[in-house]
Amino acid sequence: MPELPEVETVRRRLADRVESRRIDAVAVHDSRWCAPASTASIERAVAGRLVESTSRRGKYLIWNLDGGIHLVMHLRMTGTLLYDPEPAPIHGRVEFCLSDGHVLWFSDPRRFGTGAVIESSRLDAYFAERLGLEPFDPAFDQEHLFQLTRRRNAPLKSFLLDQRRIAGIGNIYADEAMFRAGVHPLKRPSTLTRAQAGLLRDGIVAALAAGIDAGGATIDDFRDPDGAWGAYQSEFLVHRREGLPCPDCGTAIKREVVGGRSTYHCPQCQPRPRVRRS
DNA sequence: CGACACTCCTGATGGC
DNA sequence: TGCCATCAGGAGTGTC
Repeated sequence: MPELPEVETVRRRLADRVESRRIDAVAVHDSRWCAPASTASIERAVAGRLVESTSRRGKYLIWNLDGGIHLVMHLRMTGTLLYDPEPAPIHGRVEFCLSDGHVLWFSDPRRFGTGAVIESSRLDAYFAERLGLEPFDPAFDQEHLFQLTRRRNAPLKSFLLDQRRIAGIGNIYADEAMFRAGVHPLKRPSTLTRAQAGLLRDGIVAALAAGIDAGGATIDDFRDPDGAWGAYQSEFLVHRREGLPCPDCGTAIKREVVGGRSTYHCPQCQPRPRVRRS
């Protein structure tokens, strides 16, 4: 499942291959991809544009096109961007023909992935209503996270997955960050001390940075634009490691469902909160 | 506003 | 071997 490190990996591996190219043609083969906008309106808006640069915000991948418009894509669960795939992908949803003759496919078996054309004047507002601070923003510090957690009483795991508070964390990196910080997924955010908020901030940044360094994590679907797997799944400390020894203390990692999401933690290193007020 | 249930979707998985 | 029910989960929407 692409999270911030996976989306950043896609962006980096694609940047040199799409920047300064023109999108000669685009064909949206699945109307869900851009709904409620029509496929025709997307094709009309994007075709003929130059990709001036690429960027990322949270888990959104952005192509900044000439004429002041932005193609904002989200891979969701199973989306991939594939460069010159052979043969054409079974689940190809969108096809981009670049001016240098190469072809890029947005492939997505589960069809959760999306794309939208946003004008420059609306871009900041588009993200502002969906996303909190970038974890690598210098402003994302101990105090910022501490303040975010005040009066938040849903499980910490759910808090970390809320993109409007912090952008880019998904199921994998939430578990990894909480382990690094030594805090339990069921802990109420409002009960974090300033020191714990600092540890959690550091854990988030370290886990995401390690994920980017490894080229992302492949659990079942994630591929980079060349179809290659990420490597970070082999470096998970707790995620998807039920029953395996904690890397710090050897205690068996536990899995439980929190907020409807599979959640992994070390029962020794991440002490369970005393009581959960209802 | 916060918290949470529900929805989308389909390949993979497990039971019989 | 085959069929069917269940599961996974990011983000948007709706409800209380």
